[in-house]
Amino acid sequence: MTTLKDIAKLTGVSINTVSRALKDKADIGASTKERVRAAAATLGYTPNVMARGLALKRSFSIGLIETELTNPARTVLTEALRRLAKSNGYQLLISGYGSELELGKCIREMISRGVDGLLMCNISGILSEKSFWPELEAATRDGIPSVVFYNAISNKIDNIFVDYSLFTEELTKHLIEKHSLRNILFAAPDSEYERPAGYRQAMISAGLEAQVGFIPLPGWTMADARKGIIKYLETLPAPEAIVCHNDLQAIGILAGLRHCGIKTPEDVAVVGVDNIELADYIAPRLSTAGINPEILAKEAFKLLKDRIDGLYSGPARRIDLRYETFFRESCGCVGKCTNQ
Amino acid sequence: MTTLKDIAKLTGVSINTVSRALKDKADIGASTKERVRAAAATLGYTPNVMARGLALKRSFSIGLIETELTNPARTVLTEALRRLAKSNGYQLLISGYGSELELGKCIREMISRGVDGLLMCNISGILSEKSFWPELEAATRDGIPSVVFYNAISNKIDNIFVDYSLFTEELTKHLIEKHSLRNILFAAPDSEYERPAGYRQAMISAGLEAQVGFIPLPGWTMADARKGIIKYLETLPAPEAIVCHNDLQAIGILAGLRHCGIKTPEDVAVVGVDNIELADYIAPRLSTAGINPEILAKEAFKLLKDRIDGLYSGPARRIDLRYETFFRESCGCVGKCTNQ
DNA sequence: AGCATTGACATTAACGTTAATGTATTTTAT
DNA sequence: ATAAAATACATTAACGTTAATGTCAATGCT
Repeated sequence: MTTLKDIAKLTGVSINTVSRALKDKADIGASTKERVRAAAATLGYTPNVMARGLALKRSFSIGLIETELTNPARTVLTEALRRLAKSNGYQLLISGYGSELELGKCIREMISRGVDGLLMCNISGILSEKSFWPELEAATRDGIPSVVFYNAISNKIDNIFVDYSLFTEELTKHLIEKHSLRNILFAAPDSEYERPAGYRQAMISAGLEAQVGFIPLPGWTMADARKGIIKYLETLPAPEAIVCHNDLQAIGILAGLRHCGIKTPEDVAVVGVDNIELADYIAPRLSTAGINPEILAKEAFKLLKDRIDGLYSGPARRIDLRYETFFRESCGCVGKCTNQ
Repeated sequence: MTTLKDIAKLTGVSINTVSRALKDKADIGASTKERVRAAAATLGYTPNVMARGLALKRSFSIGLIETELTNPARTVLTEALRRLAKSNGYQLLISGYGSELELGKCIREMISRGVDGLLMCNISGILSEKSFWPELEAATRDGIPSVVFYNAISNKIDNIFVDYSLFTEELTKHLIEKHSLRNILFAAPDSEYERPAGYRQAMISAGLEAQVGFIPLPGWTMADARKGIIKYLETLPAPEAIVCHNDLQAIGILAGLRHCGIKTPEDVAVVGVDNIELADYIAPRLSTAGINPEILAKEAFKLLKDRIDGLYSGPARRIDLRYETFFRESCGCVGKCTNQ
């Protein structure tokens, strides 16, 4: 590894002069600059980011803490953030947490790496669990610019807010009003969060309180969804429609229904959440609702960068993200509904 | 940010003593250790990885240079690598390159970050283009342990080898022999690489030289595949079967065929490559061939770690990875062929 | 009792970089 | 011609950590 010192030795100037010459600063003669640049090229000099980081108290890296790193809805977002980070000179440090216990570790790890900013997804309000307050407090106390997305966590951290209850409420309402369905169930591993709440809200608004019900899934993966629906149908009759927690689970549900000889949307309508790209490619094409991940990435990064660059240092901001619905085949809209 | 110095000041011992105490080394009294630990806890000390890296000449990070960061086949691999890295105390620095020009930059960036090791995917032998030799040479000259996967690049870098021509050869052979199909085309944006070569080989072996042909796709995405096949069918008749470059493109092709009113596998059989999880969930379930990404990740990481830990320092090794075929609905195997 | 050993810490130097000063030499202004 | 200013560098200190020595008192051995 060649360092500034090596270049200095070769050119006969001081280390500092080499540093300033390579950065094309004033105070260095033109001929010296040329000699230094030539020496750097022949020696194959590559700056040491760790050393620079130490001196500058910046790491040129941004931490991203995610949950479902392989969910297409997230990979697209992650990739958008990575590109944004890169084009702004930052390396994105990606970290995922499985168990809740790991989250604290993830945050510490990011602080340890000296990230210049922290992006955290907060699905189902997991960050608001008391157990993470120490780490989050540490991050904010140390003044690390942070942005949370998907859910507000405190009035101390900038937030991109996505109200998922609206998604499922509108989707459910659509099934009720446009397709005249009433026996609609919500499929998910957990019925505590915003998405089931939106479904419930729509059902209640339509006077279908008695019909509210859940199809329990054993976990969050596509495989879990398929297993869950197949098991459910072993003992219980199929509903008229199923609202799924997300698109990936909807695909699992679709596979499970097909496995049981049930047709979508003829026998059972299915809707998901996220609008992953695949939703428009599978058969039947999946009706769903989702945000634009590119916009989310851009907004989140902007909030973060404003803090990092000191362009903003006021109280926590919150941006509400719009979502779009996509009514395709799986809810029975083909030929019936336009993409309203 | 509290540092060792702060703890030293609080406890009245030297910085070095604090450092050694926190690492529970010998040479430090039990009571001192306790006092130091307590101080570290109250001050909320978090070690500075950059400083440690500078002193130790290690960054505790591993670079991954990938191409298609959002392709499910890759996200699963990337995630497996990330977890392996993390459980071994490393942060995975993920970088993707779009244009060829960027690749050199990516490698430099990784060197700049002082990665302890470098993992590079080498799809279609892109790394062997002469233009990257300077950077690769730099990496190897600097002695950065490196592993390339998917394709050998030189006899100087450890390699996990996957011969994709075998995949398409076996799949094509299957279509010819088990399904008695002869008018089989290969769909891809490029017909230069190993996968089309495998298809061609199988066709020639079966005496179908005259039938060899390609469906050109405008790009590598699912959308490109759908567009490509639809455009193709506007002027040309559908073949009996299509071998796709990968599963994602196969899904696009399936969508395109459906859009044109063509049934799979009844009218046209389709096979892909990768065996992404989705292949077993879509309709029709996709026949395909793929490696086990967990195994690839494990092998690649092992090669790398052996180098990093100095357990191996001999000439470049090469591991040939086995693949598996999965004959499902899209080739017409349901009820006919067992998963042979 | 005298000397070597050990325990428990402190001190120093180093990792590679940058910002803040310092210091000659040359140029400019009057 | 001389002071002031500008040019082109060098020197020093600092970022936070670790490894390699140093130091000094207490302990062990004979």
